[in-house]
Amino acid sequence: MSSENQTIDKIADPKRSFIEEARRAQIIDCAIDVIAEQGFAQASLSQIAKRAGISAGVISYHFAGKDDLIREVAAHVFTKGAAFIGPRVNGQPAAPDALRAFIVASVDYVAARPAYTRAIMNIIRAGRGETGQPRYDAALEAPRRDGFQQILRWGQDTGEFRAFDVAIMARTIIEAVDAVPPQLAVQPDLDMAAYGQELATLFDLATRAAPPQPSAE
Amino acid sequence: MSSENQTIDKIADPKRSFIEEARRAQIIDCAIDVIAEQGFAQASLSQIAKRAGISAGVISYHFAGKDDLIREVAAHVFTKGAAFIGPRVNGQPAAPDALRAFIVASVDYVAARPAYTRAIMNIIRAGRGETGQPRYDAALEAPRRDGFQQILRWGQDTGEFRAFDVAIMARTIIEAVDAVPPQLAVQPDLDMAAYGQELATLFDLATRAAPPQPSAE
Amino acid sequence: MSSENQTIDKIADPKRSFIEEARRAQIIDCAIDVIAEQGFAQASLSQIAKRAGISAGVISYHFAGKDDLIREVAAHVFTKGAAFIGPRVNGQPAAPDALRAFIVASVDYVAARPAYTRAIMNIIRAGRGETGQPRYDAALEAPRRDGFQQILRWGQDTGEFRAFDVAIMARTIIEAVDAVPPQLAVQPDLDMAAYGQELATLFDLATRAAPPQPSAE
Amino acid sequence: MSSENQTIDKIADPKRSFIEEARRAQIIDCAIDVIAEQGFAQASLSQIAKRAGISAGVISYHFAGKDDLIREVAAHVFTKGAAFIGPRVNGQPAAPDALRAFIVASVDYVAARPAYTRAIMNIIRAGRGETGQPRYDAALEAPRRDGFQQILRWGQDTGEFRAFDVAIMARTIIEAVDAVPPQLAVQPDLDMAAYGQELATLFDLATRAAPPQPSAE
DNA sequence: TATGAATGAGTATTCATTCAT
DNA sequence: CATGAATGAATACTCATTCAT
Repeated sequence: MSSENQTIDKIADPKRSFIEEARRAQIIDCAIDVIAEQGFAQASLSQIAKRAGISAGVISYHFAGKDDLIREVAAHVFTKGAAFIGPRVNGQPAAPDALRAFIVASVDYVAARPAYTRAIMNIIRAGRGETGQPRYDAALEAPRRDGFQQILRWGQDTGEFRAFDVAIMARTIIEAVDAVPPQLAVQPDLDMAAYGQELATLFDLATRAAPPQPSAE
Repeated sequence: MSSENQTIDKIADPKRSFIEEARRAQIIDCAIDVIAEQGFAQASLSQIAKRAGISAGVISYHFAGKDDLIREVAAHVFTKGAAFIGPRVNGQPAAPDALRAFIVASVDYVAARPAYTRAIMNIIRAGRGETGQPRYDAALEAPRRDGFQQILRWGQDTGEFRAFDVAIMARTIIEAVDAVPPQLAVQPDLDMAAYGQELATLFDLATRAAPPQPSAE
Repeated sequence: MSSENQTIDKIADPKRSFIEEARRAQIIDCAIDVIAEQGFAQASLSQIAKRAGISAGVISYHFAGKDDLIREVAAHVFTKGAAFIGPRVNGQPAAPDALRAFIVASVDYVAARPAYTRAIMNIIRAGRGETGQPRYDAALEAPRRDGFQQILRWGQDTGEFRAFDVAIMARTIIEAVDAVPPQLAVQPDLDMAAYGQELATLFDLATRAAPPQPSAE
Repeated sequence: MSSENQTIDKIADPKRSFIEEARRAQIIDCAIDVIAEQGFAQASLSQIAKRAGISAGVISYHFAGKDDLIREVAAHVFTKGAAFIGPRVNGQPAAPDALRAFIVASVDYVAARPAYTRAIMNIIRAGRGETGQPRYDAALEAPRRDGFQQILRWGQDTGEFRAFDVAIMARTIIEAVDAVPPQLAVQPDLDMAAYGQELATLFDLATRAAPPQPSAE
């Protein structure tokens, strides 16, 4: 409840002091803004520090390194996304409803937090770091992917969805949703509600089992 | 014919010597490999030169600058892609066939040239450069997007496709196709033929007009 | 008072810390030495840093760029020169006295600060940078030129000076003074006091109005 | 006579073929233009070669190095200058006439060959090269300096000139003349004839012995 | 804790010069 | 003789990181 309002509650290390957490939260927020606005490549620690009004060394003090900061940013955004989308999906009566709710909520999240979604897209698409490892914890993406896959299997089990490849379908849906933030950046007056409905309908048709033939007989 | 198989024939400037063209082609090839394997941000001129076994200055000698090199890489990949995909789409009798052919051919191109498609994805998704301009000629992307959109409108005109938003549908298809290269990199044994068919079926269902109700009688 | 003797007080930005100012002053001093000894073209940031015993990046840290450093060097030298020469010119009773004082003080300044004057000559004569703009603030040169021109016009108004072209005369005087630093570099035992008097006499004769003819008869 | 028309006759090495000499002359001419127009620092071998319509390697082939080329350029310009000025000075009846003729001819040379004089000024003022040696043969400057000094001593011997320091006076005159090319570049409509007369008068007054006092008595 | 000065490796690019063709 | 491809060192500048204060 009240923890909902704290910035980085879920991932906070209990050993960290209040002031330490505040600084980390501030830095993460500023990093999100800079990455969203200027792109990942231009988001140097200096830029982020300048935005936060602090010295660049402070970031190195509070985070193990730039990679660590980026991972925290990704974790923050994914966590917030799950908190936004989850409640709107849970409790749906049937798989098709859940799928539509998931897609619409995902697009709504882009509208609600454009900087968050822009930032995470920029991070993901910047690819792997110098060490060859991804810049974010792959496990963070899992909940969303697994969420879509669960809904898809649910619908297949009930016969409402046809027999598609669940992994490919889930991936395609995610990509469709993730394409929205950069479009919104280019075209800020984009009708997000319509976009969400369009995608929901698109994937509803793509997943639905054929209606039982009225048959001939 | 045989010239069709040469690497950079179509875009070759006739004023350039054979040896110059060979070097340029080699550098472009190495740049593609490095960008595909290590990502755009890590693809410094030094890295590309090292891969080619040449001095970094050679690249500056043959290209006006890094931007120029990247543009040439993008042009090369897009041109090759168009040459690969175009013939398999043209001549299809109806819009749904053309759409399926386009999607399958696009996925096949990923299988045929995984480094090319990985590289171009990395370039596109690296976003805009320091000057704010895209790193490649935006006109290069247009044919593919326009191609999809033309097919989609064609099908809507004939009544085979339902009344969806063409821009959103085209964008979603392109994103679905563009998601393939990074997946292939992670999972090299991916069954690309099956992937192509799966996507084709997905978007066939998503685009098709409802069959005329057998109605009452 | 005592602050008069500090190196860069007048142009110091109050926001800069003591240590920052010290570093900047040290770098400016080293830049002056290197430019004076090795010439402008050879005065790379690396050379200057080596002379200062610091890493080259430190200069980029303290100055916005090489241009900025050069401008600061020029400002420093011109400011110091004005402080040296100005008091010896002001308060002279008549134009010929002021002109002599100005010339002698200018040459004395060369003797007092040979590196300063060599450096500024090298900067001025290195001409314009790649962008076509002068490497220093043109306004810095103006006081000296205007000072000479004012004295010359003053003397013409009082009839003590003949009717020469003020611009050409001022320019010639300045060139004569500016020729001294390189000569001193080549010939370190040059008698500067004599040089100053010689130039002063030269331009006194060149500027003086003809004495009223005793006429009569 | 005919040798007047050849470009680099006086300094030509007899072992060089005609075609070799022609190439050298062409390169020297282009180097003069580039140095005059773009400044010494911007005058790379590539720029000079481009102006000449040849490959940069050709210059390295015909000259021992860039320093050698610059020395040849300086020699060419000084030689041409001597040929222009010398005849107008020789044969003057008295030292004051010779001095005036020398100054006027020097300024006329600037007007006649602005590129030559701009180039040589840029070379001289670019200072010393990487090796610490001057970029031109100091002996080349000697004739002009010696010429002025001879005239000055001549006038002192005849009593027409006062007892000034010959070296300083010669140096000052030379600097006054050398200040003209950059001014002309900035202000192309400069009245060169007037400028020459102004300087001639200036130094006439500066050098003249006081007229014998009509005495009292 | 925070600062900001400093480092050293890294970036793209330019340039004089060499050399096989 | 001329070319143009290649080199390797040098250029200014950026950046993540460290550390004394």
